[in-house]
Amino acid sequence: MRPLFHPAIEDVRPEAILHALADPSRAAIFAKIMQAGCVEACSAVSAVGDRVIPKSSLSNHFKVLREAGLIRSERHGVEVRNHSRWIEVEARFPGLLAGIINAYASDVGPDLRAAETSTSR
Amino acid sequence: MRPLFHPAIEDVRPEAILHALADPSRAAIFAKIMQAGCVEACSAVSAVGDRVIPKSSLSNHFKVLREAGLIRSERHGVEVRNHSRWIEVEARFPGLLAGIINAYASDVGPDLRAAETSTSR
DNA sequence: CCGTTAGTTCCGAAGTTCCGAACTATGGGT
DNA sequence: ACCCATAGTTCGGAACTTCGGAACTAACGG
Repeated sequence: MRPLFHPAIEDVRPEAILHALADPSRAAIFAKIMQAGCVEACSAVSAVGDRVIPKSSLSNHFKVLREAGLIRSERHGVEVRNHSRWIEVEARFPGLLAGIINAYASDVGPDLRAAETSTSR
Repeated sequence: MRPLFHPAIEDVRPEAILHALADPSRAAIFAKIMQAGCVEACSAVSAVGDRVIPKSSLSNHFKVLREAGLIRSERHGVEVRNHSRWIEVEARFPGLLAGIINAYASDVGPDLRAAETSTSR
């Protein structure tokens, strides 16, 4: 098993961050890692919304987030702990993550409201 | 030729914006449209940096930006004028575009200084 | 040393992107 | 009215990416 690769913060590219967070599942995973005190085992995120994510896809999502420089992953025995790199990324690209996370947060609200109120569609 | 489709601002999704701007060429095109007084003919963006973009790819880039809700395109005779929808998008997702554009702007500087000669992705 | 749990790798199917070539639409010149 | 030039779009195939099931590896507990 290869050691987990993490880019140095100065090698982190905006397009990689946008690409990583352009997937709603990954954005949700990243948001969850931040909320949950910046630590989370991969398997704690077995589903996003009502959708179950297969292990292999999950593994890949974490890899994309890691290689984009958004999270730091450490093996602890049999499991992997993921920390958000928010502080570093914020220092390098101020306002970027806040803007993205807020955008998703303010989008989910209206969407859920609309979907729930229009039961007969 | 089909009329150009523009999503209503409330139908604009964060993932579409991130996906559109996750491509550095598109981000550069969008930044240019905003700088240039919010109006620009497609062909005025024939190249990004030192890279020439084929017409068909350009057409597709503008389509992606338009359908993400980032620009508004109007046919004026033989050409198409593109306006940024910054104000609308800013109202819906405050800070999102500023964060992204700043991230690219602050990335190009270091990149040009250090790695423009040997960057490979 | 075997079983279990957590994650990774492999690989084929499905989807997306890129770009050259052919096409359409508009306006100007004669 | 016609043709030509210019500006964009559409088509289609090759190259690339993503998804997910099955097989694999790694660490720990009995």
